[in-house]
Amino acid sequence: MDSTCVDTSLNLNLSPSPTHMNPTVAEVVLVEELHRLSSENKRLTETLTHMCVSYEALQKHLTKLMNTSSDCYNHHQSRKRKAESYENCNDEEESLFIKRPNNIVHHHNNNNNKVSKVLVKTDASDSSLYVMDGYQWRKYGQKVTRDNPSPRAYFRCSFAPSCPVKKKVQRSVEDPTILVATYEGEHNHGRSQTEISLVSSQSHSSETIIPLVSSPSSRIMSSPTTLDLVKNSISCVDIDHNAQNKSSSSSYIHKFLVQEMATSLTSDPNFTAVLATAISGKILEQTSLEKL
DNA sequence: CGAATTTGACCCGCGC
DNA sequence: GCGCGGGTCAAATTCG
Repeated sequence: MDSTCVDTSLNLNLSPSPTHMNPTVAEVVLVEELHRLSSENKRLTETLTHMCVSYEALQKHLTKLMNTSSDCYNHHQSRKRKAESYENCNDEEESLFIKRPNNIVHHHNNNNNKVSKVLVKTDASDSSLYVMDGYQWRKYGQKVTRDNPSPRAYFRCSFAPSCPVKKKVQRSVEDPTILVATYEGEHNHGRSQTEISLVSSQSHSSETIIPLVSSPSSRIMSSPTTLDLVKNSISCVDIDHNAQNKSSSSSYIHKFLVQEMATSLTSDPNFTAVLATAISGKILEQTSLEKL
């Protein structure tokens, strides 16, 4: 991703008109508000740029990891495989991990439900089984399975029963720092904004194989809408069922960012109100000047 | 106090 | 039919 991302500055002409030397109190307040917004936008742009750079670094790290993992894959290939055991075969998980750059694997089970697997690198000290993927989940069970000492957690989408999606999360036998999330079915609703906010709050986790994030305390957190869009775009790309290839993902993210920024800004009532006031103020100013 | 999580009990399919 | 193991239920517990 090119680190120059998006210029979010409003670039409004904030200097007072020379022909309008005695601004009213309301106008002064407006100008101050615009100044404040402008500086906030500048700050957000910097944050966004920083995140873009971090994301780029992560992408490089991922490529490097995948290259080193291919050796591991060759090693495991010689080992005896369990025939037709999709769910419990960690060798297969690893091979799938190599085949898919985004670590997302799709197939269909007997009920024709879409099943996808996502591998998430976590912190070694993080023992939780929570994967922040932009959706809200409710845990309904946990089991220790025969072939893996770490427990498997069962989650249902919070929108159940209207949304039938389930997921299972378990640590990999080979590498306990990797969480294997198995998704069954497809969501019939959009991503939760609050969850996306939470994802953005976890951006310090630089060790993630993919920019999905696990968290020990996956409670929903509110976060300023202004920053939501950054991580939203990243997580969307990684979960995207169209499985974008690596070369096109950069421009895809870029486009998505612009789109999300526009959506985020326009959905913020404060922003639209201030913008409307600013525009109407400018129009009024223009008409008053014309009258003079 | 309501919502979410935990965890032991239960169900069910599969292999023997 | 029986036992095993994965998946689900639901009462108890925890948390905000």
